[in-house]
Amino acid sequence: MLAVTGTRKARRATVHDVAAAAGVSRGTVNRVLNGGYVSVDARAAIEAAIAEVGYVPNRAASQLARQRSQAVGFLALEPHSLLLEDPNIGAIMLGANAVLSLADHQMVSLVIDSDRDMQRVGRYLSGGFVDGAIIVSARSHDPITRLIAEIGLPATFVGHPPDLARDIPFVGIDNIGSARAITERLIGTGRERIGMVAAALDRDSGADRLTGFKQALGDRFDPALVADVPLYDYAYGVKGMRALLDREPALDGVFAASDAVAAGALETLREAGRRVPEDVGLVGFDDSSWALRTQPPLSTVHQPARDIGRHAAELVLRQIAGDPVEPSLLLDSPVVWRQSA
Amino acid sequence: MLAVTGTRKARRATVHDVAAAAGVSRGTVNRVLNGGYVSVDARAAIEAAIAEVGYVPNRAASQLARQRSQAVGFLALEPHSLLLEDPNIGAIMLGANAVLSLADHQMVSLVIDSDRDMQRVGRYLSGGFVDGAIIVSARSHDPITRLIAEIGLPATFVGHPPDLARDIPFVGIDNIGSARAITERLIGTGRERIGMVAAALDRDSGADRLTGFKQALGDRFDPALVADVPLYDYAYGVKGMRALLDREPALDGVFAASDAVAAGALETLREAGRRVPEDVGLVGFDDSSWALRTQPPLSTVHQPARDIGRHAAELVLRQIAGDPVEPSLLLDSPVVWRQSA
DNA sequence: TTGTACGCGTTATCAG
DNA sequence: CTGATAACGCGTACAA
Repeated sequence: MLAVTGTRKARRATVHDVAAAAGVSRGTVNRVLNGGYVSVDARAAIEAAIAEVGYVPNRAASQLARQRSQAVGFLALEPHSLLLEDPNIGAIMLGANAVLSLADHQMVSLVIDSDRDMQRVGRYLSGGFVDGAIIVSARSHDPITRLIAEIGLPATFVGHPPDLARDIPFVGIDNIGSARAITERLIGTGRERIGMVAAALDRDSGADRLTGFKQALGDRFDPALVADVPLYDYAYGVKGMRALLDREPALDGVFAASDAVAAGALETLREAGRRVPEDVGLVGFDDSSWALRTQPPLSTVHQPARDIGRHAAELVLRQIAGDPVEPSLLLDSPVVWRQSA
Repeated sequence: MLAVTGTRKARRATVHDVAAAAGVSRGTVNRVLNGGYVSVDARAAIEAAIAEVGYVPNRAASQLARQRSQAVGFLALEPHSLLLEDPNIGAIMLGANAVLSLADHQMVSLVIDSDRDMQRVGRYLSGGFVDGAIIVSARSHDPITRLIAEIGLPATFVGHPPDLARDIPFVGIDNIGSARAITERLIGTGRERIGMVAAALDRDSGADRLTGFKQALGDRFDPALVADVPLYDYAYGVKGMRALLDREPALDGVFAASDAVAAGALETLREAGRRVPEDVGLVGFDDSSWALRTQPPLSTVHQPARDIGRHAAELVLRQIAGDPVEPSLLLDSPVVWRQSA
């Protein structure tokens, strides 16, 4: 049973049609559309006409004439697993969308899942389809970073400072300081042998969290107590924790590079017969929904993801408006103390 | 420390510039761009010129002239919590993007988070900015459903059949049949008192899963053994399971409406001192990452989310091409038997 | 206050 | 095979 659908190509009404129906010129129609002095009579007639012919503005034409699209791109360069499951990036999107929406800008989020995607998205951005972009988790050597800099598109980076393109603002948190802070609090609970499941050391956030951990420990830092895994991920949390336990069974404290990693670590500790927090204190990072889902709930670092999104959007809008912006913005990321340590 | 950035407005090169640089007319340039007969000399000169002036096509202009955008919208109408955490929708996006990408279409995903968003997205869709749309989880009374039907935009619904717009194709799974199948398998393990944590009964998927459950149980169905909660969510799984245990402590089998719900239920069962699967058999739905993360891993129904996305995209592309499409497509969703039942 | 005319960058048509 | 030229639908000076 087949049916042809979506074929009614009924040409959409244009300003021209509206003008004709209302008995005025196109210029006048435009004035009621985009604000301007119009007589009451004309306005009434035109509004009636608009409804009658079912006029809907053509954004492509508008964009071409106006040379801007009222749209902002949102790109996340995380690997799949994260894009699909990291609630942070969803929260960032929602925050960004909220402020863009208020400014009557359409946020269009573009997925990059292959080289081909990368090419196409590049053309999309360069093609004037967006007035600006928010780029999450890009690194200096990502092709997108160069592209953005080259075409001079108003943009804001989130999550990883683009050291290549110094004049593009960045918004994020102080990973080093927060990691140090939470490790110090862990030390404060009297733990003696503290290890870390570090993750994503090839990203700034991952490397920074390890740095903060080292700083907090100072002389007591022992490289043997660091297990590093490639991704912020539950499964890698399991793996990393196992490695750590193998190396140092007497471990009594663990800093996991993210809540997902911590959740995996928690499961492993439980399997190994260690009680949390009695035998081992465990802390995470992100304050994602993982943190509340585990038993006991995780002590962690709160990432103000929503605010990060909001600020990123604001920075982009300001650049579009031609206003000056500060080159980077670090938001507060307080330690949240729960029961896992 | 403030800096103005993103202000270099270097006018981008146009076909005109390329033509001038290559010493040919715009028509010829266009022919090398979009395929056509061009002499080798001309082609070489033009390609050199393109590289030289750094020409990038302007999509708005192209869209205006060609009357299509080579873009497809992706809308998810789930409540926040789901949008942020349901891995299924991410997988659907990735599947859809894969086939759109191959067809050189840009997938733009639009978030709808307020009435204002709804309005703006409506204008966006109506404005010719996309040639088609994939709509996840829309229901008949969602404004978007009417809009899509009205403007006759090639579209495909995913997850919930739009009974209002019968001529728009739908792709999904057979929720009733799958729910029945997994409940039957649960019965097959010898469980006597089987309950269900039903969720989202206001959505087709939620209602259908309950229907399947009833069908499987037949005469043995007992309304008292159904707890219903508003969302497919971990926290509601906890809540629903508690209600169920209160009503029937002798429960020995549970069908949770989704894996997230099942995970919450599992935690509750554990707290209540019930062993899974020894004392209580538990099954979920979705085969999301939740299913593998729990201890023991969940028996569940596999949702081919990626394939759903692929097919949805294909259906949209076919409509754009004016080809006939079948009105609806149900994909296989096999039962996956693991250790929780 | 209103109408007119031109430009935005591409694509498409039609002679040459 | 190539070069003019007219749309595409809207914004915006400028003139009325």
